Amino acid sequence: MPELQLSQRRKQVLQIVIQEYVENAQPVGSQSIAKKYDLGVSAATIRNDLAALEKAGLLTHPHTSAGRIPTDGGYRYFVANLMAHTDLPSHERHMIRHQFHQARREIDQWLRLSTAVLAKASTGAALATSPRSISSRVKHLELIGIQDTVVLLVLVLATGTLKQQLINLEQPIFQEELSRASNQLNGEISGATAADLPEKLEGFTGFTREVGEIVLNTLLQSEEQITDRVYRHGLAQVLAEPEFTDGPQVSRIVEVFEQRTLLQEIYDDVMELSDVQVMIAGEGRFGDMQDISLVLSRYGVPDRVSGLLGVVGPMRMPYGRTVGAVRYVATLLNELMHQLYGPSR
Amino acid sequence: MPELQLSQRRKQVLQIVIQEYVENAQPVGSQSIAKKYDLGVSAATIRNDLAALEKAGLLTHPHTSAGRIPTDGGYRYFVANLMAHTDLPSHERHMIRHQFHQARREIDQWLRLSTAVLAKASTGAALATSPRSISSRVKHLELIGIQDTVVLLVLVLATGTLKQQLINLEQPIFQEELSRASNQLNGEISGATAADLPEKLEGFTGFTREVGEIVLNTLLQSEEQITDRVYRHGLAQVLAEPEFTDGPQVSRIVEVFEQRTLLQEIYDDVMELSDVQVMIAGEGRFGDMQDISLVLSRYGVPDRVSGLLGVVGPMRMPYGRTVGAVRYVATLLNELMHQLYGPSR
DNA sequence: GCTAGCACTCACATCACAAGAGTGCTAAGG
DNA sequence: CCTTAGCACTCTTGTGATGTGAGTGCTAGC
Repeated sequence: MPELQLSQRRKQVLQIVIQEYVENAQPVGSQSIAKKYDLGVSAATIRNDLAALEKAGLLTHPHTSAGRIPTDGGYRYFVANLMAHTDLPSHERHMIRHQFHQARREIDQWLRLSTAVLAKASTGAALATSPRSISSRVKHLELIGIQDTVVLLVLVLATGTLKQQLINLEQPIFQEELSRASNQLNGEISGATAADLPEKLEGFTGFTREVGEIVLNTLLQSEEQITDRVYRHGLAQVLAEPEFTDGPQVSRIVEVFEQRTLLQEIYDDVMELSDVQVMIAGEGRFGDMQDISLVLSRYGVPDRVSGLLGVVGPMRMPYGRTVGAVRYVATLLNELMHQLYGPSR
Repeated sequence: MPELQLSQRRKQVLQIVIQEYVENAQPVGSQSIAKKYDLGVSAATIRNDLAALEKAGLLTHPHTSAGRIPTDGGYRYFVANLMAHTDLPSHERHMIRHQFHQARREIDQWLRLSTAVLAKASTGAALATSPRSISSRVKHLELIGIQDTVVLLVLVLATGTLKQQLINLEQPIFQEELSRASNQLNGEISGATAADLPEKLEGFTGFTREVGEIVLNTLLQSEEQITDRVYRHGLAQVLAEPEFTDGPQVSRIVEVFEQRTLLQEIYDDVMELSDVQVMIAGEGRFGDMQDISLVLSRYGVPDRVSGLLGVVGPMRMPYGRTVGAVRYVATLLNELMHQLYGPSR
């Protein structure tokens, strides 16, 4: 993006337009700005500024005789240069922190709470993915006979994540056989990653070998499959926003909210950057996201586990507040996970 | 509900009104019925019938000069007395069955697939809860040190369900201590239910005892907490229905769809009956469910595990087809779980 | 670069009016 | 008693005219 040169006043005008429009969802005109804000210039001047901002691609108007509304470019400029980074008010922060400490050491609960809190603190709908382990190490495995020919494989990763997998056998197997296999494997593969594993499995044959292969597959799968589980909250609230009164708009945002594939695609983008990331109208790179914005952040412990957390809402969104909320919740999750998993390697 | 006595023709008229209205979402009048269906009587006669059906509370009209639309009572009568139980076409059934067998032995996948299939086969949004164990027996437990002062308790129930719980310690503990505790407990409490457990824990003290208590709590919790996890699919599709064009309607159905508490409340109702249950406009017993219907079924293995499965959609719903779809998917899940868990005790 | 003035545009609300679908009622016929 | 035809009446829906007002774009002057 070429860095735009805007006079101080024009920046201010842009800021006012966005602020007013975010608040009232109504196009804002030169006169109402002149009346409400004392910029020391007349409405006509502001009119010129508005025209200039429109020329720069930051504003539009829906029809000739209407006020201006921000374009996606306008929002981007605002977020990049003008936005005040507002933190959540301290009493809210305290309350949230308290709630998290109530839900003691349950990742599932934390994430559920995160989406609830985020939805409440923003005007959007909140999303979170369960954390994914990075280069998972096996910690322990257990084989449990469920039926004659059904065995449950429980895999504990170094991060404390649990993976389960049912194994279907051709013929019944005895508990002793299971114990033998799990003891052998535990001795050998504990601490191994998906990369180490094939080598370590060399010596094994038969059932033990078979289980080893399944462990390997499970590991590989757990590393590529990001959106193991998605937590969602607050769709009803975002649908109450005035932009979602007509059909196509609604289905667009619901699809963004429901689809896991989108999260998969976005995941890598967000992982690269450490700070909260604002994605306005898909930034031209993602599907049909007209009028929809995402505010996303990574959370987790670097090099160990990480997940995605954020808010989806209309483009007309209080970005300052939303970014603050997402950042705070992400920080909180980072702290908690740090306590749980220890420092990153 | 007092059993209504309706002449054969009036039943037929009611059926036609519902059928037409479900199809076109438009009030249906006497003339269009007379023209389209050959009932051997004139429009005027049908007009009388419609008036009678309205008096009986089965139909209304939105305004004086509009056609008739069914009331919730009308739909109930239809479902109870008039509905043709349509099975899914056999090629669809085959395709579905095939898909399920692809997703081998993964309850998580089955349920995800169930909601996807149901949403596709109905016009509504599909819901499913993860199965809950009934009077869970402990099969096995495992204690795994994650951090110095953090231990992961993995509990395997007789049904193959996994429960995990993090235990936070005051001071570090050694792996030997963990092994000792888990061996002791495994020897003693394997096969125990929540009812047996307190007695069996008598002899233990210290850390072992503490873990035992946690096991007990986890068991109790797993029996009362129904909606451990809720699977959802197809909200976008149901929101495209014409009844959900205005705001309040949308938020009502989204809330029904998102809220877990409602499922909790409904759960017991559905569990009592073995067949698919149709709940129209909340049946007067549940919150604000104007214009919303649920088609629900239990699934699982009697006396062992069970969960909830169904569709939520507008009251104007093709009940025959939806009931058929829910029933088929529930049956399929029953079969699969039966294979997994064995016959009920 | 700023301001005042002014013509112009366009959404939106309001009203009137006609068309059409559907009802309810009444009276007559089987 | 059920059925039918006829008819007046009601109420939604669509259309076109009309006015209003917010807001713009432009030009000329400071």
